[in-house]
Amino acid sequence: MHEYCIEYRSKAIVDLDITLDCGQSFSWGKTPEGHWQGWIGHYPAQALQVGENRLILKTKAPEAVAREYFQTDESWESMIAAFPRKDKTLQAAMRFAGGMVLLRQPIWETTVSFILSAQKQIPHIRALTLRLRERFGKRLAKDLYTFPSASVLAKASEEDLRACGLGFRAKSLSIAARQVQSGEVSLDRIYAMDYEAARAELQKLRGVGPKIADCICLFALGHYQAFPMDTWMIRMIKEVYFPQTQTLARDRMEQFAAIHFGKYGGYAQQILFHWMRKKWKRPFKKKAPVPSRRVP
DNA sequence: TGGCAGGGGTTGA
DNA sequence: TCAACCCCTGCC
Repeated sequence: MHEYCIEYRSKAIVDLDITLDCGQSFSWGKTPEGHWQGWIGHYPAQALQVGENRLILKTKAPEAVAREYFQTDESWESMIAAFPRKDKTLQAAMRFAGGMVLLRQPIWETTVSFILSAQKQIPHIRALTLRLRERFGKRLAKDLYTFPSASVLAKASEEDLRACGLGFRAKSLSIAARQVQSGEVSLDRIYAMDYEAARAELQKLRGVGPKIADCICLFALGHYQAFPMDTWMIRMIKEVYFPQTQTLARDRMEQFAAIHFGKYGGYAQQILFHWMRKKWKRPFKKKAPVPSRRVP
């Protein structure tokens, strides 16, 4: 296990807590001692922030791998400079979560995690990925299991996956794993694609629609223009940017986000998302009660 | 304490 | 466009 320090080149103030807790990754948790424990690819790691923009890592991951994962050489300041200047909502979010950076995570782990994220909250997604590791990963040490590969998950039965508490997501994950394992969808090839092509290719996977494809583009491939249009963003765009508009089509919102937030819109999206989750606990008008869909 | 609503979405009709 | 999918959490 090595211990070394890495420093962000183009960001004066980084916030590791926000970076690892904002919902882009589900493989990190904070220990009672206050350091982060998680994974840099298939290397277990501990991370602790020191000063304003340095991290101390304890891990077997080579330094170059860790720098790539934490994106220490990315031009964060110039991305922020390209954000819309007059957007007061984004400015408020920046004051709260501007220390966030985006990680560059392994594509398969990211794909699986976000297939599991449908209709789930962050702590629950964490619990599900942990169960997948424990059930299908390789045991490195006590309580340390690698993330299971596509070929391992492709061999698992849907029932086995369901037993991990995946619910209806088990079928999606089972099919998606087989699509990757068989080469029907090649994740390696997606690395070489531009944003539009990668987004389209990812949506060939079962359980991956436009939102999850954008998450994978943003958190695994570094396509910063990918703007995951989740329910929080839909509500925010309607309330903040189109308060007078009664009905707003999804296409129109995507168009607006692409133009307004620009080529680093995905970075802005994640900052807005985290700010909304933490600060706008009940920000929206309560929906009118709807009759339960459950059959008695 | 128990019941119910709702959750970072996708699919298929 | 909308119901269905599974299960957990938070609220009343």
